[in-house]
Amino acid sequence: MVCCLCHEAEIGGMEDRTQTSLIALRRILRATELNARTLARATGLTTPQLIVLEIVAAAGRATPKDISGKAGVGQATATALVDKLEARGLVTRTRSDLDKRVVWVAPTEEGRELLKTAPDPLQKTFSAQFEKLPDWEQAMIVAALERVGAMLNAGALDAAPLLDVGAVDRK
Amino acid sequence: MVCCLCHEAEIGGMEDRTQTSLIALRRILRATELNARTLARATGLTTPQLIVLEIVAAAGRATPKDISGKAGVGQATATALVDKLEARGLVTRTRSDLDKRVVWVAPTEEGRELLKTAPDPLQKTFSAQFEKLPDWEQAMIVAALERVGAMLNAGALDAAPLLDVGAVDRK
DNA sequence: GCCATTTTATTCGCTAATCAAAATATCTAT
DNA sequence: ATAGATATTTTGATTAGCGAATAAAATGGC
Repeated sequence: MVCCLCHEAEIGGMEDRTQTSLIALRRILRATELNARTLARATGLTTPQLIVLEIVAAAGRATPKDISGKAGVGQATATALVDKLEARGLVTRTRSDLDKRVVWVAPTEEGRELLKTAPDPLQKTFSAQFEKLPDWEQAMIVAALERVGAMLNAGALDAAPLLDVGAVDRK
Repeated sequence: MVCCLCHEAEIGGMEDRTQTSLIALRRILRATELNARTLARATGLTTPQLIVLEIVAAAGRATPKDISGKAGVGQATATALVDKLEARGLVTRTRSDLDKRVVWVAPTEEGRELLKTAPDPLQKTFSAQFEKLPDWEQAMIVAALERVGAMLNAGALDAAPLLDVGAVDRK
């Protein structure tokens, strides 16, 4: 196999490739979704709970508002998720002294331990195989993923206001 | 920019790239998730409901068991989702004559119409931008996405039914 | 033909996620 | 000091999802 893919590019039809990449994208989504479920079962936590725990552990501590923003859920939901984690002894709540409105959520030793000992199988599988790839292919994948991410995020920004308008005319 | 990325590959640290690609992957997942929510709001349906409708429309008709398999949920859930769609007049239930246990779920005219007019910002923006890319970059992205998909599926190779979110891709 | 097994769809009881709106407590600026 | 802003939680509701139980119909062995 060679580094440059341009030759292979000529083979497939031009229009197919959009479809092909969308299909590939969906396969990736599907795989990660399945992964999330098995991970959830393995740790005894649900996926949203695990996400919150990861956010908190990554930052060292976080307010419910931080969590809500980073996890992409409402504040009420964030509170509910923190409740569950706190009940399981994986995080603690501490009221701030400087601003008594804010609550710091921090992982307990047990919470950190759980993240360490229950590593994401997605990450594991991916990492293991990714690191076996030749250098050029790693670089290609990084570039492609970032490209796709940028494209999708650009779309999300454009689409938001547009959708609000169109949301009414149905039903 | 040139076709071959090998030069750039030398720049970044070797270990970073695994992390970088995981981060990029998460951005993609996040974007598609947000997209699903806005799409759901725009159509007045929830994401699982939309998936079921797409499965039914793609196949012409489907039994609750089919749906359950393709959507990756239990039969009870499939029944519940069909209930919602039926209540909104987007699908119909018909008992089979040959085997009176089975129920055929088929889209109504209104259901098909909704899928046609439903804006799918993810697909739309992705396609629009993807098609503007130079040939070599398209090929690179397809190759990379398929590579990643294969790697992830290797981890969870239960060959689960494909998520038919697309409504376009049929084998 | 008859009974046991399997298959298909549905119902029921329960947990979790999620949101919007209201309630509470606290801070900040005037 | 008071009005408004901010952070969190509570409340009330909907949806998704699972597993177990149920009902109805097909199938296979005898």
